Amino acid sequence: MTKESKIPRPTIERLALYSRPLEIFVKSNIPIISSEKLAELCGVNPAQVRKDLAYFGEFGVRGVGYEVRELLREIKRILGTDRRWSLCIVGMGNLGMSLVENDNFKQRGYDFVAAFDLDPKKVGIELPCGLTIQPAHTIPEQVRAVGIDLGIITTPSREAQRAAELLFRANLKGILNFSAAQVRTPECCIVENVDLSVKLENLVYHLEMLYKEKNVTAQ
Amino acid sequence: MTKESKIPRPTIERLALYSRPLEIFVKSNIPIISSEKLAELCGVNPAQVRKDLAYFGEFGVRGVGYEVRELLREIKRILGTDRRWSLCIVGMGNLGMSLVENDNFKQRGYDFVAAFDLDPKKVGIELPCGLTIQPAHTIPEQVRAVGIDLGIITTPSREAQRAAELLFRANLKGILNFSAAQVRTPECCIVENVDLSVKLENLVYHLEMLYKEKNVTAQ
DNA sequence: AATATATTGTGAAATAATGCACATGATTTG
DNA sequence: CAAATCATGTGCATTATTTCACAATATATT
Repeated sequence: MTKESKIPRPTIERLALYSRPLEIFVKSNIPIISSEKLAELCGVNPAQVRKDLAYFGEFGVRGVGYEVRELLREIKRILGTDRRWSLCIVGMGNLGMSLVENDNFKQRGYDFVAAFDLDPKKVGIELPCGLTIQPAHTIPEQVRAVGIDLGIITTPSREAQRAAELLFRANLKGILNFSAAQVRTPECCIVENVDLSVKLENLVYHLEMLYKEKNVTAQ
Repeated sequence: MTKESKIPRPTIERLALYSRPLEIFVKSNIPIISSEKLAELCGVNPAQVRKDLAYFGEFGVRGVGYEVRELLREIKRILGTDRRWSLCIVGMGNLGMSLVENDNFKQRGYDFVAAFDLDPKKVGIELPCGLTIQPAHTIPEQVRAVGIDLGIITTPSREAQRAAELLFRANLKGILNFSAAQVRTPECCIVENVDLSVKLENLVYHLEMLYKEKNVTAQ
């Protein structure tokens, strides 16, 4: 068991968050940042920033702050984003298409190297990015042939499980699942779910709360 | 202060999660579900399910379980998704386009009623869904004219703050932000961030951990 | 060179969230 | 109709996460 296995999950999410302003500061040639400033920019508590970073080492200098370039480099090393990752995507509907074409991913080190669909009608379509949609059953051979690290599922919910099975049978260990379905995988497989409707539903709940509070206050 | 203000944030997220299998069960005419079954389908602990629901009332029957239809109705009422919500979106790049065309949202009660862009070149383009891209500076008048509940930001990061300002100046209280930038808003405004790269970075971190553990084990 | 000021790293307290385990009440069985 | 079974609701112990508050250390000032 590594020491790092007891690092809070939220800490990892925030590390990625911290890297965003740091990237901007690097571009702007600002050499030093304090936990207070970084915290403010990310909307968290300064002690939180320091503690998050301290899990992995002493990156700051007391009385001074953190060296921006160095801190960004360390965070990338910690997250594993100091190298490029190859992605494939299953389900070439609107969302899938937009992700493949989105160059934010490329900028951050993620390269789409294959696109799949379960629907034979979609197979063969050439995408603006240069990839051609492949039949999903060829995932295993493609993964071996091109070398793929991560799979993204953007199929309709009812096909998500099938897509997931194709991915983990091809020995992929990381899946980003955009469908509303929970996929079942062997536990060696890491699945991160992003259900966009869930996000909206959260937003709506908190909005309703806000309105209720207001009414109560107003009376 | 309402009683509901001390409900754990994770509980709200899980409520949305629970509704997914429930919808399927309603369609399949399965009348009753146990916390154990629901928990299994959502990958959580059964006691968690019961506790989450118990914050809002006694929806189950001891020795029996939960009536599926009723439970779904209650969850929708709690979340505020028992009515339709009007959305507008700012930033009609690939991602924006795909969200507007995505009918999952419509199915779940969210209607896109306006699409905006800051770039004059994009203005006037008619979308497959029927909407025409409007200039972002018209957000306030459109919000008043068509009635809009929520705003979605899909601009590049550098324009996200401007988009957010247009939205909250138009008196919108809920924003779903897909850009990598943290937007600053008055605190009456609720912002939900969905940074897709953050999700990938999390996935990558946990994958690296997995590999490290394996190597350690293998040695 | 002493003092003031800034800012990190961290132990300990406070807060939040989870999960166990069992009393409670419904249903089924013999 | 008593006993067995099932599954909820919940008090409480446990675990996880956040925040405070301060010692440690660097820099600026007088």
